[in-house]
Amino acid sequence: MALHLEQLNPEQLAAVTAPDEHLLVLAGAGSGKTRVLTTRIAWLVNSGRVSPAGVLAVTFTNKAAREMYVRLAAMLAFDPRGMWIGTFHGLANRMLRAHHREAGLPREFQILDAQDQLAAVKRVLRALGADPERDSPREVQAYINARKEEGLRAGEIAPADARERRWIELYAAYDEQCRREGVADFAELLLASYELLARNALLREHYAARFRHILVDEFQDTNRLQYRWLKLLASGGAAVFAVGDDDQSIYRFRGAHVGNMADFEREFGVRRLVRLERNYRSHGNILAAANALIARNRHRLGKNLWTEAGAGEPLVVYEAESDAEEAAFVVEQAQALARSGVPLSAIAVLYRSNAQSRVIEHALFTAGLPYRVYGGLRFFERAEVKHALAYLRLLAHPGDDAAFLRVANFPPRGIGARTLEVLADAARARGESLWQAVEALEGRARQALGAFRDLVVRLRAETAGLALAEQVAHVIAASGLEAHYRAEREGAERLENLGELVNAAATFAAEERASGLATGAGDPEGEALDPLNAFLAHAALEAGEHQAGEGREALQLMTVHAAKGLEFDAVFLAGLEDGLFPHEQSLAERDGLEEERRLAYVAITRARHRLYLSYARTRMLHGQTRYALPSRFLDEIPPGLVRWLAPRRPEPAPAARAPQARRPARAGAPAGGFRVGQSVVHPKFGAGVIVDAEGDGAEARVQVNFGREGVKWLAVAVAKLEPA
DNA sequence: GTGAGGCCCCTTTTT
DNA sequence: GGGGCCTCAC
Repeated sequence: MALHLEQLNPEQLAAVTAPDEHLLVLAGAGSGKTRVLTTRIAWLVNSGRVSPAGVLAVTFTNKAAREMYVRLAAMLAFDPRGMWIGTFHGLANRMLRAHHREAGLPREFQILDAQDQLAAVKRVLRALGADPERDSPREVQAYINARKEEGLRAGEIAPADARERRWIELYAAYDEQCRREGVADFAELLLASYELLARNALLREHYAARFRHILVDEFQDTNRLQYRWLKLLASGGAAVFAVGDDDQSIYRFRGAHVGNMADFEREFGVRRLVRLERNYRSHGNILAAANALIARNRHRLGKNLWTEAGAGEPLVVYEAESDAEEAAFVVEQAQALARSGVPLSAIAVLYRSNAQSRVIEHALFTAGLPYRVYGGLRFFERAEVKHALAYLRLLAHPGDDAAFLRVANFPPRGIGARTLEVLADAARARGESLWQAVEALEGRARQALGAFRDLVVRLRAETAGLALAEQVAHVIAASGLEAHYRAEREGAERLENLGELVNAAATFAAEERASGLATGAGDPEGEALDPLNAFLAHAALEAGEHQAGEGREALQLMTVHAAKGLEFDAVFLAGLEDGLFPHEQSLAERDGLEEERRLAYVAITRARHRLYLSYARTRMLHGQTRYALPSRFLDEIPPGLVRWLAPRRPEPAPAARAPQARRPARAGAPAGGFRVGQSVVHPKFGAGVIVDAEGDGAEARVQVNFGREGVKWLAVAVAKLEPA
């Protein structure tokens, strides 16, 4: 089959045909990383260096895994099914299903997504009588996940203070609850899989002997546990091929540990390092801007992208008066691009935080320009879908308390919070699941809960033997969900989503018949999972996959985080204001600014031909008008690469723009000659913008945002402030 | 037990 | 400004 090695550049070729030893590939943005990864696998297999079963390739997203699979299928003479290709979580899940007994899990253990996990944490807090004011469920959830991602169980942590002592207790109780209910959260998949390998020498040796080549994508995003997991799997002498870009490490807040790259070099004794620095994506000006920006970061492995493409257009910078005007600018320019023949789907609007999309969406909607927002609530996370899944989970495993609680009273059937509390107490006292504990109750509670249980039993009987999609459809109808949403005034969309869930089940079943991947049918290890349980696992692991309107011709809106790995002909990067991007909360963190800069680097390198950078002098944030300075990152881009679209305009007349301060100085009475919104210069703090004012005459004080110098209150009579 | 209004928070979030 | 969550009144 065609690998087209002759089309690779020398560095790519060196990586693809490297000998069987550990290798670190520093792959810059747009340097053909995925191609190298897949060609490497195909080359290894085709040249007989490894059998398909000896390959383990791991990514972070299902999308990346699927793309690798598809590309491999095109390069290989056979179906790549026998290889272990997937996400960390997907592969950990696969291993746990195959060895569930050794891992101490039921074969049909359910996977908790972040929402389910939060609900589970809340139940633990309640059961232990913890005060959610003092220990917020979200914080406890984050704490548990962070510890799991460090590979630590509750018993292995030394508390730093009283608060952590409480959290460790909650962690232990949470894990206990999960084990009792037969469920596993995302981090648990990895940790349990890691522990399985660490403790079970036989299994470890089996897998370590099996995998001869381990390939890891986006290595800079691995956390400590994932690193250790890989290390165990490689303990049998496998060659680890790690591809990453330290400059694109933007998930530290989720536990990603860039240090893994350096650790890998050291601990694995890596002798070869390949740098992919030739960029095939962007025009020269865009790359030069990206290079100049990222060069300001101190902790780098070092890399400079270059291209043979021309310089292209200069970057366009636009200063908008307000967020609304910035949105209007984006719409206008996007329309112009569309007229000149750029497909809408090749244009992206990127922003730092999700809240920024609203004003842009509003402008796009008004202009009648089709757009699509990525992120937000994903298909399998929608309430109605989760309700339907909860019924299905109860069919598969009645001991699933989380599912029980979610739908016992949905649609409403007279089982209130009080009743469920009584049931929970009974279950705890008897050491049983909620389902079992119904027996222990009496009177009205017993009757209502009994009726619910009968419903589930009936559903199970009625769906036995049906095809997966029919099972799903029947449960939606007979559970009362359908009737409930039909009666609801705004239930139409929810009904549509439930219909879509049936489609998703049908699609899943069809793909599963073809590949046998999710049920493990194609795998010699372990027993196969039934279609319903496989579908439930799929729903948890690939929550975002099922998005409506995927390939539609529409402008693409997303956060910079969500854009990683993607590319567009034209990119708008909106909201380049100090405090927003870089985000003010990042500045307090150690090396927070560097991570923000990497984020900006990721944003810039998404663009192929055109890049528009914009910021707004005023922005509605949390219901208040905020005044901001341009992002410091704009200053870090060499001026020669940039064209200011509407040159920084002179101060508009005050009347034209009467900005609303939180506590406006008395109307028409500027504080000591200064106005809110005005640009000023201070001899020590430099340029700033007045964001608030109070008093007048000799008492007048103004609050000035000096960007990186901070926000300060100054007495006008004393401070040497001058209009900019 | 259920639904409506008030209160609080508010970066990013591949799985 | 707005969504999720909780409390309070029926």
